[in-house]
Amino acid sequence: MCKTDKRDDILSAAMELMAEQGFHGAPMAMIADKAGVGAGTIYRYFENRDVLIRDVYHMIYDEFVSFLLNRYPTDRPVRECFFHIGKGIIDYLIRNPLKFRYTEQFHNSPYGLEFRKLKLSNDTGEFDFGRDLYYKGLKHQVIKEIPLPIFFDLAFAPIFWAVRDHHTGFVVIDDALAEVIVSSCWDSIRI
Amino acid sequence: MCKTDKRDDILSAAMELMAEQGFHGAPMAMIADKAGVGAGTIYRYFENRDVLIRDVYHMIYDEFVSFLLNRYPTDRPVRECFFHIGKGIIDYLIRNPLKFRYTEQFHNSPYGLEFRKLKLSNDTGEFDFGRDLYYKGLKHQVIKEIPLPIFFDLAFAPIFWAVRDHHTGFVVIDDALAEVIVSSCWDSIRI
DNA sequence: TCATTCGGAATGAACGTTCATTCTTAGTCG
DNA sequence: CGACTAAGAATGAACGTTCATTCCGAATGA
Repeated sequence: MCKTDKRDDILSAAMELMAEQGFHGAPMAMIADKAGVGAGTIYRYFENRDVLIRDVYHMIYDEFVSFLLNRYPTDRPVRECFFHIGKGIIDYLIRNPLKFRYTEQFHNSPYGLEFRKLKLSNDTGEFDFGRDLYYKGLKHQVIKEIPLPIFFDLAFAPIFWAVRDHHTGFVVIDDALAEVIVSSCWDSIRI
Repeated sequence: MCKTDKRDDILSAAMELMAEQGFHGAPMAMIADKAGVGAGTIYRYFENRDVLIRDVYHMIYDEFVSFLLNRYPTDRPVRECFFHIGKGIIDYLIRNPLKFRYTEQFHNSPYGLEFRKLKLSNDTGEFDFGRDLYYKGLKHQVIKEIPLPIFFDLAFAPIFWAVRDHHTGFVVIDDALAEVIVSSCWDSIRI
């Protein structure tokens, strides 16, 4: 068993336990148990609990973003790009309940705030579909003239809330309903 | 000093500390300190920590709902009712940052899930503006035919996210922007 | 044999809750 | 009115538990 194996086992165990039980229902000893390693071993791969929590998030985040960007129709109309992303989010998060729950936990915690601040001031030049949609939409005059964060809220907040409702059993989101949801979000941002 | 005074002091102290530091940054001893009472005293008014947390929420919730329902224009068109609520939410939550932060914490915790489940199965006959808007909107054919939870998500999720952005400093919501936000939410639910 | 990695008992700090004790208040009696 | 008493409210030190982190002996492999 090589180094990466154990690291991944720990990341997965942490993700599952924290998604199911919340950050505070997943002590290090339990994570170690589930990962099949000793408690001390975790500290060979992660400096401390905070680092572990952030690393789990980054693992999920990177995979999520790369899924959304797969076949992203950059050259097509903004509306089409938006539908690609919107339906992608629903599709991915419905098929990955644990990852959804984990990111929800994360976003609503001090870690999440820190992460959001970093993203909004992001000038790393890294591609960001939120910005892409916003600036293209403005340029072609197909979306309302509103601040970027508000654009983001209108476009995506209902989608995330809807996925949460799906996972708590309040609604069942099938393809048809997903289409309606994304389309309604589009209605709120389009001119 | 009468009984209610101390109880209120404890509720306020708990609300402020938990809003600012999160549930886990506000130990009972610190709450007691801030409230100017002994640690043990808290347990004369609240059975335990969970009860305290829930009671703080109910205090905020009741006040919030009663604010929103004040001058609710029941007999006017659905659109007008929706604007009343939407702008009321923004107004109230922007003027009460601590209460906003507290409710956000609460909703994204096991307590919150429990509360949501209770509300959705709510047949207490108590007036609920969400349901009122939904059924009136459907009856008069001014809103889309979508499930109630999805209606709720489209109508209100962006509003709450926008308020969060305001409080974290990402945007400044003035009256004009509030109008745009509520109006955009309306665009997403109207036929 | 030596270096590296691992496991899990040990450690100590943090925290919710309890409870023996003190304090406050209101009622009673001389 | 003032002294005494009892009820119950308030206190905060102490307790037991939980948990992140450390540490050291065992295991592994070169």
